[in-house]
Amino acid sequence: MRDNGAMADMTGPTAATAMNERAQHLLKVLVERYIRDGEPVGSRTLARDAGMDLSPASIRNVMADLEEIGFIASPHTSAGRVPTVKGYRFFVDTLLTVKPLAQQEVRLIRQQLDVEDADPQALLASASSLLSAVTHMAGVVTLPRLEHVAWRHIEFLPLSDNRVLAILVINEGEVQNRVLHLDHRYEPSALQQISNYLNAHFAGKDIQAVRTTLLEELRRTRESMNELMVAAIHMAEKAAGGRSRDQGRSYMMAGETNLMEWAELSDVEKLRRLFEAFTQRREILHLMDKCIAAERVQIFIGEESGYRVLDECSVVTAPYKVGDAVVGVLGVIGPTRMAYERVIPLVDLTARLLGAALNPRK
Amino acid sequence: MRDNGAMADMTGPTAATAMNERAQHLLKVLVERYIRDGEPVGSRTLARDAGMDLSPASIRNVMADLEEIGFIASPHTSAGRVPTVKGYRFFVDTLLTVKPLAQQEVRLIRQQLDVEDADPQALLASASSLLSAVTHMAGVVTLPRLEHVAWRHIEFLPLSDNRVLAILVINEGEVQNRVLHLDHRYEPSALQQISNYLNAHFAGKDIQAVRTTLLEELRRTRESMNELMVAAIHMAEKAAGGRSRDQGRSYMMAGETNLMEWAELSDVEKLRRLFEAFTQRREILHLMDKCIAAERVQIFIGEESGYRVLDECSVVTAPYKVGDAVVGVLGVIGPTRMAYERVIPLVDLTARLLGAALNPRK
DNA sequence: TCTGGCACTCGCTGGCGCGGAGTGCCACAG
DNA sequence: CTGTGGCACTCCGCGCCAGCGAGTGCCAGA
Repeated sequence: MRDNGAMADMTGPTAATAMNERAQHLLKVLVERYIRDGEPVGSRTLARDAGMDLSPASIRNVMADLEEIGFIASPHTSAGRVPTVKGYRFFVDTLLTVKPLAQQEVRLIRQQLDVEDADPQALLASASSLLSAVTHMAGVVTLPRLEHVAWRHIEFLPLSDNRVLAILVINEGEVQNRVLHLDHRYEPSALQQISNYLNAHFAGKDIQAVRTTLLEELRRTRESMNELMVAAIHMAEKAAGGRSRDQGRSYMMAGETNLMEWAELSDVEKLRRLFEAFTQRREILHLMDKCIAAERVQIFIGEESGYRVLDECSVVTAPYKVGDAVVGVLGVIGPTRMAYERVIPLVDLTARLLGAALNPRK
Repeated sequence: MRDNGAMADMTGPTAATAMNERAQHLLKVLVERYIRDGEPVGSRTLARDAGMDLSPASIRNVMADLEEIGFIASPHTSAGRVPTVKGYRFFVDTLLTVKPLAQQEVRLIRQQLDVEDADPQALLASASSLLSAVTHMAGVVTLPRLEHVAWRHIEFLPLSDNRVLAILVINEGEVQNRVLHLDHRYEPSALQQISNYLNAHFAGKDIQAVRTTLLEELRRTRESMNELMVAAIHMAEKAAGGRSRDQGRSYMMAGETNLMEWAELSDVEKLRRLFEAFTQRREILHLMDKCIAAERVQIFIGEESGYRVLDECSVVTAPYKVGDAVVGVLGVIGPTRMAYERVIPLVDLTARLLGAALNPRK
């Protein structure tokens, strides 16, 4: 039916002309079928599955159109059709019927994330392993970013010899600590004095401000007690640098090994590059960071992500909020042939429940 | 020359009868060659490499003996020979000539581990990635175990609402912290009072003892201030459970992806099981724990480890000491075909330097 | 005791033919 | 004009076979 018909349009089918009701339905069935079995879908199979009482020959005509506009492709001449990235995209954007999650899954997720009093680390770990367990793919959760990094409290604890343990509390109960090796021994009272001074002056202040003030102070008073101040500055720097700007943020991942069980990723060299990227973190992190601006679920199919290692993968993400502020992103990484209609609601729900669980006000 | 010779011994060659000077040398050359190239070694190649002016035919006789006593095997009839586990074992135990490390490598390792003032976590991470980088295999370092888990200091810091941050210091500068949600608001002075009390009574005590004393105390006084005490007990439990008994110890691993580049591990299913074991941790940890009793370098070749997933791998470990006490184990995991003569001194040196770097007395 | 020679085994490669799945196109019917 | 049955064609995967190369075991002779 290509262009031997009476149609005046000589340019061949375009998405607009070709994607009538029937073509859409067939594309949908084809994608669903391929996602289920992982094998190229032929016209006979499709005719049976589509349930619209058409012969394989008719189906073939439609398939030829779908191929021409780039929604499906055949690995070789006699091998049925497979969705392309464009095809998946159309499927996800306009054909997808999102299935609600199974009761049992919802219960499982609630149970794991609705924990009273859980510590954030454990929650993030739970979330990522949940995502991986339910989808049989890899789950990933970025560490939440903190908007305001505020100085709260510092404490010096004498250890043996000239060593002192410095404990710096920032924000709502985050703790940094470090053992300092000092030039000489300080009396406990001296340590107390210094921490009193620091706490009195800086409690509640932004940690960057604290840092500059301390440097200023140091320049002015010289010599006196500077060692501990220097240490305080270092810790402040570490705390600020490590947390506030997106520098050095990281993520937790679970279920990477699941990916080895998907036939389409069974090439060792590709797997190596993928896992390399997982441990390198940089690229994955960049991708996740892009999603922090999004409102809801976001999907990258194959090359859409822009990272070569993910060319054969899809990534489904959702930002999670504490209160009203988006603080992190979680998601699932798997082969492009993934059950989007199940993954999307899962990622969505997990993000919402994780956000709720992280909310400190209870 | 099997048993058609003039030898009266009808039982065929045994390790004792067959392993004369020549056979040993040939085995050595064969193993070295196979480790280098990864391909079965034939009699012609071996004759050339051995440098002992023997014809391939003679070599073949010796090889037949070596095969009969189980030191080498052929993958199939016409494919040269490959060392068996037994062969590697003999090679490692009695034939190995350990090469000293290259100057450059030693310098690299020193540079990474001889850091003033580094924090232990970072040192362990350095050590494992060093091991993996130098060997192109996976490096692993167990977290050091602490002999005495002693209560040092507790501090309660009021946060907003009814929340209190509890900070517990154990040993030499290790910090545990937790946010507590309490029934009602405590005055800072009350918090101070409680921490004073706890610190005065328990500083320096073993944390298990603290726990039982606290439980006792709690039963006696009832009701009064029990909330914070309960929290203190919980933290003590967590600190003790997590550290003292080998329960829950863990390890750091680096360079797992290197293993994907070895041809002998290029089966995806095997890789999956291996990586599964790495994330599961249990089996690897058991194996490492066995080595804590050893004095120096220990080697498990193939099935020797006793864990099925490691059947095609060798593990080279060494315990590391802080002061005189062994506190952990580090090592390298790779294919049985690894360059033992380089790995062994590397693991040995790394263990010694890591121990030195972790030593708190400087 | 060593060695050259020889027959043999076995995996690997490439060519060939076949069957099956699936396609594109065409002519014909409603 | 649309849908359908038919048909030739393409291409993959498989089994088969032959040729080769590498390596072996064994034997007879120095």
